[in-house]
Amino acid sequence: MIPPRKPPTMVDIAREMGVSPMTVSRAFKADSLISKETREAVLEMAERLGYVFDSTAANLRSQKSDFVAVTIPSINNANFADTVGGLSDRLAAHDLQILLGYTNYDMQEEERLIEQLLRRKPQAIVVTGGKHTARARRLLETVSIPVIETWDVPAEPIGHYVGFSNSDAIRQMVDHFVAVGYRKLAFIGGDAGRDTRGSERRSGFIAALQAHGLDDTRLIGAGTPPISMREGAAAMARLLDTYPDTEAVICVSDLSAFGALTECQRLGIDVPGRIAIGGFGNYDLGEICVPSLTTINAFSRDIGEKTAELILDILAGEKPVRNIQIVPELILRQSSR
Amino acid sequence: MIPPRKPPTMVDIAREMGVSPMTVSRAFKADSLISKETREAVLEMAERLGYVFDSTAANLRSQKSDFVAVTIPSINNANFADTVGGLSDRLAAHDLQILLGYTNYDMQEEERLIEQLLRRKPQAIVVTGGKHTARARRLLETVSIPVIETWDVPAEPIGHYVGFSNSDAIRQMVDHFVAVGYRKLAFIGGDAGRDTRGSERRSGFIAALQAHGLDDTRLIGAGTPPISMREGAAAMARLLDTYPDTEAVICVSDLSAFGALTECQRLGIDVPGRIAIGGFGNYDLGEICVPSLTTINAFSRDIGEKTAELILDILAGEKPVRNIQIVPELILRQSSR
DNA sequence: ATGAAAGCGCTAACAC
DNA sequence: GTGTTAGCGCTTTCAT
Repeated sequence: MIPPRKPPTMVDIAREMGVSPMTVSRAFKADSLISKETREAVLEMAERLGYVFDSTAANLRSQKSDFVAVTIPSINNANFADTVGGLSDRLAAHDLQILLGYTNYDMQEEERLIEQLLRRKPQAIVVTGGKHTARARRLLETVSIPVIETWDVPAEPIGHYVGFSNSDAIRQMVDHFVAVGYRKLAFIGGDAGRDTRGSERRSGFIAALQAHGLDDTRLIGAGTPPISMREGAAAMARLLDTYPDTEAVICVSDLSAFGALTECQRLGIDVPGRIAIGGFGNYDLGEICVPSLTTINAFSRDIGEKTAELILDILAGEKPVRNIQIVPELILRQSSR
Repeated sequence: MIPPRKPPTMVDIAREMGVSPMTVSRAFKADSLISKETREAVLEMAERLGYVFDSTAANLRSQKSDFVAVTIPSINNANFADTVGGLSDRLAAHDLQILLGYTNYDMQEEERLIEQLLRRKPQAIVVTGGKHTARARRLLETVSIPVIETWDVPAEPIGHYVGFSNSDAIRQMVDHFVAVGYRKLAFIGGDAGRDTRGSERRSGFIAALQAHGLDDTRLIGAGTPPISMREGAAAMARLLDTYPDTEAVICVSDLSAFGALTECQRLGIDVPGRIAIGGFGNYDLGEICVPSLTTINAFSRDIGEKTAELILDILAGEKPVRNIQIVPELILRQSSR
């Protein structure tokens, strides 16, 4: 039985090869002054000794990490996953690693998470949404790295933002529904204050209906986020019960919209014949289901990619655009006129 | 304009308060010998100076991080997201932070990622699946931290595993389908070698059919992973074209199964009347769609939670069970007898 | 309950 | 192209 040995360090490699630790260090850094042969010999020896580079030590000494911190409400949501995917792919090319945390749609949890993530001294921090606890806001304002809020147009941006107005997006759909003749419109979801994007969609719905002088009281709650398909189905059942003459319903997301659709299928209610359904987020699901779902494309992946590019620009010392406004797109499909 | 200042360190707090840096350090550590008043005073001063604890320095000095490294094939997959969620929730309670990377179903990428993650000196590393490149395997064998392979029962486990046999799981479904009278069975997906779990499901399907002495040639490819709903739909179209008398089809996941179902809906083909469909993974989608999907529950979240507990046991110095075998469960729903 | 000294593994800064 | 020196911010260890 071999006794457990201390893992090798750069000093061990240097001693073994009769060079200085500095030379070993240079061999591991991409664009440093070192001869090709020396570098290859060092890397070979490193592999032979089972050496693993220590990022912790490197980060401490150079006083910069290769982390970008990111918080999202939920890991299990295709929209946010797309944003993280876009971010991650673009940043990986520059050897930046995502440090991901999820808030479970809870601002207290977000505060805790932001504090924890900042302890790693990330190069930048990306948060979802433009509403935070007072302390979280203070932490983000104080920190000396780029702060990017996403998926929203914050009332008072902390640093940069890459997002869109959730209420404007919903208005697009309401305007279309009214234009094609629907008059009795309902909204499912957005009742829990925790999900600020959901709440904004709901209030955008109300404002849009008021602008058209239509009834804005057909609001069905769906419970605490994340709103599942099942909760969408339950909400649809309640809607049909409470306001049976509703002509079109807009749901807080495609997931709840699909749940609502399945409820209609179970009850034998024709969509869009008897009631039209609109969703939000352009999930894969809504494109393939039968009937397919009218929805709003918020370009989740673009949000991530553009955020990454903004970060890279800032880190490269370029004077970037301060904010990036995404323009959501209404996609008409079979679930509505 | 205030010139950019260096962020405060523990030394700054100590100087400001007339105590030693060690006292400040103790104030930030949970169970250390320090009076309640001193701790509170220190924390208050820290908040006042805008101090942020430096985990990098702490990790370097104490030679242990609070990271657990995790690789999954894709961030945008509800099953893996559930596993990560289970892991993360259990580990967060012990102040361990997940360091997540995704491989995009590519073993080369997995190798690159494992190397990068190990540089952070995590406390443990969790990988998805039991097949790796030779070098990745060597890295994992050499490293002196717990290694846990998940979602599989590896032929030669590196360290521990928390998983199930994908082929056994599929056999359960085949056996049931044969028992209720289906004789002409097909399989969609699992053709790309990249997704080893998919391949195992496919070969498990073939083996099970051979055991029953039935035709095992009805195999429809679905392209490179991740297999989308859309690819499931396209595969179903090809299946109906190539083997129109097929009585039941098993899909590599619920997502492709749902795609296949929608294709039948578009073509006016009765499910399960004319053809039965089975999926894999017990996604929310399959429970709520109409007809709901017969599937296999692999307990994704349990895999994460049990992996977390295994890690915590090992780190606590307990002699844990080496491996945890998950027993997948066949769930019968409306899409089949 | 608090303090002093040393050093984790690496790299910035400077020398040659 | 390579070497020397010092130190990043914290915590281990030992002392009081």
